Amino acid sequence: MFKKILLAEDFQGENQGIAETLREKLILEELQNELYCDKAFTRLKVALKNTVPYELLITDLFFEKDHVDRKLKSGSELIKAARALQPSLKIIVHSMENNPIHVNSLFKEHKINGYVCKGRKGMLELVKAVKEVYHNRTYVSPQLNLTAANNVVELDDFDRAILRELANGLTKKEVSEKFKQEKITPNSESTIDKRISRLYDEYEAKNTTNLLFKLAKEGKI
Amino acid sequence: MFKKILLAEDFQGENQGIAETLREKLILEELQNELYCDKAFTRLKVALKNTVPYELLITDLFFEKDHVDRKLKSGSELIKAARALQPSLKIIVHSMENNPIHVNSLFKEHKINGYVCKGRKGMLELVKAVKEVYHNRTYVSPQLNLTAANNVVELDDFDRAILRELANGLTKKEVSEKFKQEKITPNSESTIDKRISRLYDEYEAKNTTNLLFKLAKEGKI
DNA sequence: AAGTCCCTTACAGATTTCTGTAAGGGATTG
DNA sequence: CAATCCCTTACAGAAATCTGTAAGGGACTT
Repeated sequence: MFKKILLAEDFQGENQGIAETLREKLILEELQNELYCDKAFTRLKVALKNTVPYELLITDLFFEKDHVDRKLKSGSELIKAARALQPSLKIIVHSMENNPIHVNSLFKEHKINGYVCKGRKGMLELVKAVKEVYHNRTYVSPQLNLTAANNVVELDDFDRAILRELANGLTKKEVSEKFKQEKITPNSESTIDKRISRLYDEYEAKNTTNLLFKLAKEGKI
Repeated sequence: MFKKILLAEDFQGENQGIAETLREKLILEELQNELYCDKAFTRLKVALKNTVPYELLITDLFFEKDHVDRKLKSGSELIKAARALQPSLKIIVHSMENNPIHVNSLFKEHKINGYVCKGRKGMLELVKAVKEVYHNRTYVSPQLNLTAANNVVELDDFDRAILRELANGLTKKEVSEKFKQEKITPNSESTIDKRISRLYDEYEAKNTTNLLFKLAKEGKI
């Protein structure tokens, strides 16, 4: 079994519960837990330097903001940094996120090794995932049904930038002006119009209000 | 200290973490934990019948749906049922919800005794909350700032009817026509305009898109 | 090099949104 | 009863939204 595991999870209750269960169900030599991404990353770096690197990282995706300044703001940033630092590291994500698209992109972009949804069976699955990953297999929570991944078009950064401003009540003209000021391209009213019209098609929305409402309800923005 | 505590929380990891911490930090005689609202409620009923009722209920608000059929679908339904069954029961809510409006309504409508936000300090706060509630005081996570509670006006049925149609992408003219067909009064475009304008003021929204987005995010529609 | 595809941009016209003014009516109050 | 308040409605003008056409340019293919 893994000799050295790092757990990053900002909810104190969850954090302790996971650590407790893993220690109980698996024979572990070393399991550290951290409440902040930055601290977790520092631990990875130090361990690597001291030639006793971590073998497995278990991390959440969302880390709540508080008064502590931070460079790494989310689990995916931590994962990205960790992958760059130590490509051999095994990574299991343990999160509430249950959108197959997002989960899929974690496997594709960051080569994570396992994904477990938080929930009633979360702990049982996590133990299973650790075992699977230890044997160089991947694990995905069955509820995700990742194979039958849905074909909904993803929003890109530009889409999201526009939608964010519209959600805040700016007009398209104002969005265009703001983008010009902030040197975001493209930025013509016309292009912004076209982008939104395309989203109407993709999400079967009738107007901006309808589009933003739908996306908000789906948690996409 | 409380002699008999019931914990309802559907995330296995969190559930175990909380139970562990409470047993460690407080001198408890009896602490049971349940993953389902219905089971938790049954426990309350049985205990009351056997004349050794629970003294404190700690519950989450959101309980994920799974294959198991259920009557009580959320923490607030559990709280309502529990209050009706056993008015003397102390209740602490432990949830991610951080909207002061919703939290406030729990105190007003269900007379809960404490509210703790999940998060990095969640466990420390929860222990503190249990102690406070034991001494017949209430506890609210400081981050909520509930005293400066917002005075936001509630939506009435007519507001909601308009907003629902706008969210579905209808224009104001179409909403007016629909209301006329369905004999909903008032129904002139003008009145609908006025209602929405009033909501702009009340919710500090700049336009319909902004208003709907805000309300969707606050979970009001 | 020519053809094709797609993105960016400009522009224009019809429709919708938003705001303000104003009139009428019901309910309440002094 | 008159004064007042608030809701409903009509109307009108400025601004914004939405849709379509069209031109230019970069990337990619044949």
